Amino acid sequence: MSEYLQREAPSEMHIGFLDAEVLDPLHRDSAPPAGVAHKANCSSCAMRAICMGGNLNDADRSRLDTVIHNWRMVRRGEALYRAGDAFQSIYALRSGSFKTVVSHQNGCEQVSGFFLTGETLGLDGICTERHACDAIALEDSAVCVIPFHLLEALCREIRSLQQHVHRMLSSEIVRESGVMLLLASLCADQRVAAFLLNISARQHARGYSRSELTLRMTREEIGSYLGMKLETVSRTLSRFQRDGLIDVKGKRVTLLDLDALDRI
Amino acid sequence: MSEYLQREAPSEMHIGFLDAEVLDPLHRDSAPPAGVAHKANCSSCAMRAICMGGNLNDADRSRLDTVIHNWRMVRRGEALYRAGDAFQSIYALRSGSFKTVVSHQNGCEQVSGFFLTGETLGLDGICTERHACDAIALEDSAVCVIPFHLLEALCREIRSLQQHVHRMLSSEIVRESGVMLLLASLCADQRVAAFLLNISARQHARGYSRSELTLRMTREEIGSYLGMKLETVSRTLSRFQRDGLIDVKGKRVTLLDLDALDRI
DNA sequence: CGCTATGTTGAAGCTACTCAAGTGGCGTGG
DNA sequence: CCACGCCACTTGAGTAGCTTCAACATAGCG
Repeated sequence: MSEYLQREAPSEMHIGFLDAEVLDPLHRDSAPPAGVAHKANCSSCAMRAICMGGNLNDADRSRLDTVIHNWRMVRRGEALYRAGDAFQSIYALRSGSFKTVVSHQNGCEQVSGFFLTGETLGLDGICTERHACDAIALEDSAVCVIPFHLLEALCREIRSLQQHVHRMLSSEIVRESGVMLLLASLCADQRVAAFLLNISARQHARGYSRSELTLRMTREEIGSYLGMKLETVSRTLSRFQRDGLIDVKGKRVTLLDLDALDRI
Repeated sequence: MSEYLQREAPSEMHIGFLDAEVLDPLHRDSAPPAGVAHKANCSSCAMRAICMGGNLNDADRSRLDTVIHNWRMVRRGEALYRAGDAFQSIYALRSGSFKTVVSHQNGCEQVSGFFLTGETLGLDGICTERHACDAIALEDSAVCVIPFHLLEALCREIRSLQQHVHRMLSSEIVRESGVMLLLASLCADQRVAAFLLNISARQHARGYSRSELTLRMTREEIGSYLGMKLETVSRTLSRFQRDGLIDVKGKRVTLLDLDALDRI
């Protein structure tokens, strides 16, 4: 199951983090919607090994600092960007989590992705210079702002950075085709199992627990993402619990039998 | 409906075509699986305006010629590449059509995309240096071979080419999220209508008829792509015909009422 | 502490699937 | 040229699984 929703390991995916110690999520200057800028610095960032995959040398990394020098707070429920907004930057998620929502004129909406700490948002905007979806914070979050035209310029000079950006784009394509496979050919049980294992794997890759999940999104959002109704998500989780596969306490889910989930 | 499966206009998507007059699909040198190389030349290609969106000047276009100098025939049913193959090149589809198939260890397979003349294949391979899916020709087809590391090198020198590649990657991301939306939230009727309108729009963008479609893929392949069974595809097409929306004669489908299809 | 959100569970209904039979088109070989 | 077989496609009947509708429980927040 797990492979369906795979996202690349963080080393492949992410660019430009702040140092964890530097971050203050409750920073009183942060006025979320307007997105007040804060100073960022990749060279001193504790996450830099994960973020750039150790590809860059010190000289190149300090050049990256000239590009990624701001970060933004986004409060729970607020949008980092909305569909139709002019595309300027991509965003590295420093802390928190987001959902992306694709909308349709007739009012129907679908959650097209969940983004956890260390992942990159906004790649959808490159092709048309406008964002194609809304990105909404699931909790108070912080993102590094990466102005894309500056990143492009740097990519023309630093080959390993160029490769990193290409891989990041390509892995988003591969991730989405995994979701397509899931939506087109798995039943409800398999979708939910795949979802849980995927969140687990992504957390684990960042050093968090493999089995203790805190699902920041609602059942309805999970259902939207997985192409099913919230009642079905809820029923499926209950059944998994009855079968001893997981333990559910509202948004806190413990995976008790990873192998069995994978075999569903 | 149509927007769900949208692909970017050709000017956004494609790189490096041969001149139509130069192409000989029955060229006797072509030994498909091995992929015997033929000479390609973008500068003299009739499609170059569409392919590069007129972005490049003559000097830059002849530099592109040094990168894209081969093309390959692929016979119906044969693979351009397979999942797991080492990634070397991306491919501009000069003539013909392909499906891409994502596979899973337990034997389940899903069609993840259809590619028509003028579209680009192989972007999934960048992130892992291995292709993530099989690309199978739906008819005898010809592709321009674009060695990716050479394209990357050229992108570091030609800004407009770099932008083009980034947009191409991003629009594949946006296309896939459209399919996700379709799979997660549309009923069978809407999926089939969206599929027909999408093929129509892509043909039309290349100067072909908007209403006369020749579906090179089987009902089973359509069903796999749309997340439904072949019988349901067939039934839906039959009902559309009964309702006067389309005319079906096996693989030849005529769209009689585009607006009504869009309103489904 | 009460209100609203979110989540759980049950029963009925409908969509799309499964299984099965039959049709039509195309290429091969007599 | 026609008969044959193969494959793709069509159509029907019965069914499984998910959705819908509804009632109720719980948690989070002011």
